Amino acid sequence: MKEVKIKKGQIIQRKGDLKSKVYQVETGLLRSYSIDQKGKEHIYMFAPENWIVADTVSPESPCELFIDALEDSIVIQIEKDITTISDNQKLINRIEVLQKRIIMLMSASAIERYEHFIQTYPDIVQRVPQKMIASYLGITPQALSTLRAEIAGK
Amino acid sequence: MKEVKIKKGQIIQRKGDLKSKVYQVETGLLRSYSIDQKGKEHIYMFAPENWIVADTVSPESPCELFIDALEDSIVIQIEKDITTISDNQKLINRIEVLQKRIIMLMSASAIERYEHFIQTYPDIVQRVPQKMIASYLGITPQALSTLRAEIAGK
DNA sequence: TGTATTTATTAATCTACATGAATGTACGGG
DNA sequence: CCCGTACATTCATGTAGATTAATAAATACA
Repeated sequence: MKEVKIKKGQIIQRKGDLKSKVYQVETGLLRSYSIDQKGKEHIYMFAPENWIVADTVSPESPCELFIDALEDSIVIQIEKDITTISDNQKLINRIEVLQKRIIMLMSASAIERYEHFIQTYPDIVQRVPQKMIASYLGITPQALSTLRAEIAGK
Repeated sequence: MKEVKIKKGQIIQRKGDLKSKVYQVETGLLRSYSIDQKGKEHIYMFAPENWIVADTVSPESPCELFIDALEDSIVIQIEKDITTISDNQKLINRIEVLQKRIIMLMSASAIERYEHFIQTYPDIVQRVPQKMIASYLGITPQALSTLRAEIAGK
């Protein structure tokens, strides 16, 4: 459990790594993402101040996600095996976010997902390039650009 | 914390209900699902024996999901506010499942998601109608039918 | 400060999957 | 045992969003 500085662009976890850790973001902005067979990135989650980033896989199995910094950041690094993840209110909050995300992915159009995103994370919209928002929403940057033009021109 | 019998088809929680509970499935099979603006159902999760079904929204806010029984079932009903949800290993397992589900929804085709589903939940495939699997995968029953024909005929 | 590289926009085409409709099949209750 | 309803399949058509490509704009950085 120690504080670590991470430079923008620096990757702190890769798919396949063992003993992945939990990171509590103090300042800055991280993201976790997967890369599919075609080499395409899919952002799983943004983690600004006070969020936690972690790859939740069973301990000792290789991790699924990459994690890197979108801004210079300071994080607290927590070992997973120690049951420091004992704050189950945080876990429940996390589950709530994921539940909402799954429902949105299954039942909402790209426009609806975008509008939900800017309402839910208004600050993040300002801080990351559009292509990353597209990646989070599960669409291409081109589709996001077009969709934004539609919203603006109505 | 008491045992409850639920008949097939019986709805035990509706969207908008307050004080939703946590259900531990003893025998049988439940599902949780959302209904979108167009009235379309989207299955969020199946819950066979030993699984937990719950709508994880912050306590006292109205819930998002419907829960009903796909088979006659026996469940243990747990009040949420009591911090009986203290088993955080279960919460972490749940997060793991959700993480995988999000990544699949974002990066895999319908065929890939179906193949992943039958590998991961081989027993559930036998126990529910296809249209429910389609709903879980985020596709229509017609699309699932076509896709199965493709897989069979190759 | 100028040049290179990433990012955003726009448009044309393509494709996975949705929608709607018709037909067949299985199931469950009287 | 029969009938009605739910479920599965197939096909024709529609559409959201992907892909490719070309250009413009913003950013980094030497």
